[in-house]
Amino acid sequence: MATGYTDPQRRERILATTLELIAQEGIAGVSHRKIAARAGVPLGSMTYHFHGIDEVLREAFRHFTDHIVALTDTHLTELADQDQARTAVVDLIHVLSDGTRRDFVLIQELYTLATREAYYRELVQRWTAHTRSRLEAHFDPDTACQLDALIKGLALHRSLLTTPHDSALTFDAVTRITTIRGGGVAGGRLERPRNTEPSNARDE
Amino acid sequence: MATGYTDPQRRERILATTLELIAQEGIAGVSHRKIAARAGVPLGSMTYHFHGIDEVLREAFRHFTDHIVALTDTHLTELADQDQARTAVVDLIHVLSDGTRRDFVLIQELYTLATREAYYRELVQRWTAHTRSRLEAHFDPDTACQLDALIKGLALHRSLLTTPHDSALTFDAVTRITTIRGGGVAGGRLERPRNTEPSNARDE
Amino acid sequence: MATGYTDPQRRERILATTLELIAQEGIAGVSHRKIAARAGVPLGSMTYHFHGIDEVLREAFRHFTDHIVALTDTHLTELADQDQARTAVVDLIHVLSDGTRRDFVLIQELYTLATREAYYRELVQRWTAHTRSRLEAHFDPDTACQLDALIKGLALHRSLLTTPHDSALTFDAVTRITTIRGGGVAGGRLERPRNTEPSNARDE
Amino acid sequence: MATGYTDPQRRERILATTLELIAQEGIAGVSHRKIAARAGVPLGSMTYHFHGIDEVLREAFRHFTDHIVALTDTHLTELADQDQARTAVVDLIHVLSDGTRRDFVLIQELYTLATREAYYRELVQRWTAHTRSRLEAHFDPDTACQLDALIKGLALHRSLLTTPHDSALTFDAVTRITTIRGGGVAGGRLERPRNTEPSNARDE
DNA sequence: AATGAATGAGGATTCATTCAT
DNA sequence: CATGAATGAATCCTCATTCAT
Repeated sequence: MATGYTDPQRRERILATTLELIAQEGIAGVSHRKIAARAGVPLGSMTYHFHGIDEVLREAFRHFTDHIVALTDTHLTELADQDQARTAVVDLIHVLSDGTRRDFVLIQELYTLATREAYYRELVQRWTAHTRSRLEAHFDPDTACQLDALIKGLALHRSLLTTPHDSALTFDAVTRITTIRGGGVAGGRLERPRNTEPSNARDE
Repeated sequence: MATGYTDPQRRERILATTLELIAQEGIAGVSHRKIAARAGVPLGSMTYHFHGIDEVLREAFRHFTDHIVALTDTHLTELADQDQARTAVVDLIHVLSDGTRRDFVLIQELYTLATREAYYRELVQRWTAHTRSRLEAHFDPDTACQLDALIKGLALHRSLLTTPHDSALTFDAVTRITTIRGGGVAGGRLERPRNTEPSNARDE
Repeated sequence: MATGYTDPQRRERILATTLELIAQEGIAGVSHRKIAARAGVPLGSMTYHFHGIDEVLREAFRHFTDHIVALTDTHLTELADQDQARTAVVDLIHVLSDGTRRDFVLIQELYTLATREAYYRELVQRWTAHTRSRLEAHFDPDTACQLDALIKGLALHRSLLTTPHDSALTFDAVTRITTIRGGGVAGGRLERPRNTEPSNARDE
Repeated sequence: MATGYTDPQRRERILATTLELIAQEGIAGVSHRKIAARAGVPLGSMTYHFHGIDEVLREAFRHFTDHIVALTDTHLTELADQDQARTAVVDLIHVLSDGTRRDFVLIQELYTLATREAYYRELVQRWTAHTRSRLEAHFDPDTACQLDALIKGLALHRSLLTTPHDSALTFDAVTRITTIRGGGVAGGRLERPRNTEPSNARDE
């Protein structure tokens, strides 16, 4: 019944260390040796606990995705109305882009991995689906989709540009994307007919 | 006559090859050897033409930025009015996300490098500044800023998600971000007073 | 009831698996891990049942020698006369060289191990002694010795050469080696005086 | 015009060292590290001079085959008649089996490799073809084939058995295999009609 | 009795870089 | 000017074996 593990937290510790290392030195900088040294585990234990360096990376990013999904949750749940939702989205964007630098770096690495490997694409997909489902509590699906893209775009901007925009502009952008021309707001399902154009017919 | 160069195009060939290699295998996959083999140049010429592998990468991405700036230009110049501009932006987003896969991969790699090194951040900055200046021919600076972020966000979405949104949704998002609530359009400098808050004065 | 063994056949299964593995990948390719995985036994049981990898190999080849001795027996027993014996030898040569490929590969591995370790030399010795004793039922000892060498040489030839000789040539060779010049045949002890020189008394 | 090599003999030295190591520890015992240490070259130079460990082994055995072919030549050329040829063959068998132990061990390793890889099979083929062509100067092709197999079988016997047979028995065997029943000798092409049976129609 | 956990040594190979030519 | 030769460090991974349970 007992696991038998001498050090049951070792696996988790290795993964946490891996994420720190990636955040600091990038995917190209990770190696069994560096991780083992940082985590204070023997080199040989790396390939005992994980089948190979690829599995280490995949597991690490799976954990990271869990974290980022949780972070999204803490910002986008229990919101009373659209106004609160908009403010929450603005907060989320700023947290993602200058809260912990670590997070944003890792998000970028995840995107890059996702361009090449289906496994990571699924992680991104999971995070995206989660974000959208939270947003759809207050906005119609198309708006949620657009808003999600805007979140990623604005967070990227704020992270990379030497003179990032302020929260007022973020708020303005969020407001615009959630506002349907003609005075309506991109609110509940009721307004959906307005967007009845083929705009939301996804292919593939 | 004076140069004495055996193969004047060699430098450029090395850089082009480097970009292909990065697109296929990622930053972690590049090495002097692989580049030299692919480009058909002697291994020794790598460190002769470039001070080290880092310089190769930096030069390669400098070239790539030139390319992507040019690509932006071909889409965002000589546009008659805002409507043409919106359509052009939609086109640009779709070209970036499913034109040549190579480009999108390299853009992601560039972003990732930019999160860690100032040099690459400046390249992103240059591209961003260029895009904005083109957009500002038709939209006010804040709108241009938001629109640029939206471009990146939507292109990212389309590249990574298994069921990317269609161009109608792209168009809808672009329209919303370029439309100012109250019936106005995010056109010239005149509307700026609405955003008169210090929203966009920032340093670092 | 008294043994307490969870799986009494486990040892045999490990040894059989080891032989298959050697036949496929060679001595250099065997390892505790590969054997355990193939045999479906826990890694830890390898060093529980055997003192080390060397013991596994030695036991495996001891089993194999039993097998090959038995195979020799099935071919060289209950033969009525020299003619039947010759035909049986021809059969044996062809069975060894193109019956189961596995056997010939393992014979070669055994020879190679025997060149370096006395233990394996004794296995070869045992097989050789057995073959000779069977042959000596029909031929004098010297002829048996020569015939045994010829068996090994012809089997080797047939196994390795891209254009192996046919059974007619095998038969011809067997006939010649069992025929004593001058019209006699290398039959019983009676002819021995011809080879009365101390030719086969040797030690080491 | 000059090679530019700092140490032109290095490649050859590595190969010679490899053969010594194989002779002592077997194929399973060779490694880049061991070879490099013995040969007194840096570890890194191993994969500079050879594409991988497999190439090292292949090249080493190619050299060894050259050596063994040359050895065969020194024994089997410039022989006046069949009697001299028989004596030479006996000498060759004894040189192969107890001259330099190294040679026999390597021959066995070569056989074993040949059972698994076509490359080594071709080396064996080359050696065999050479031996036969020398023997065919004095014996008909079938006899040469049989004699070659006998050489290998007797050499094997002498190398592995704790009480190897003496040269008288070797001579006897060689004589029998080169003697055609009925009083003839397996001499020149003229006698061939005696073997006109399908004994020498090779398949495959 | 039996085994999952663990590890240090060593496996092949790739690497960026130096340097003599 | 240009490059083939060379190398020590570091890469991932496999290994036989030990040991607590």
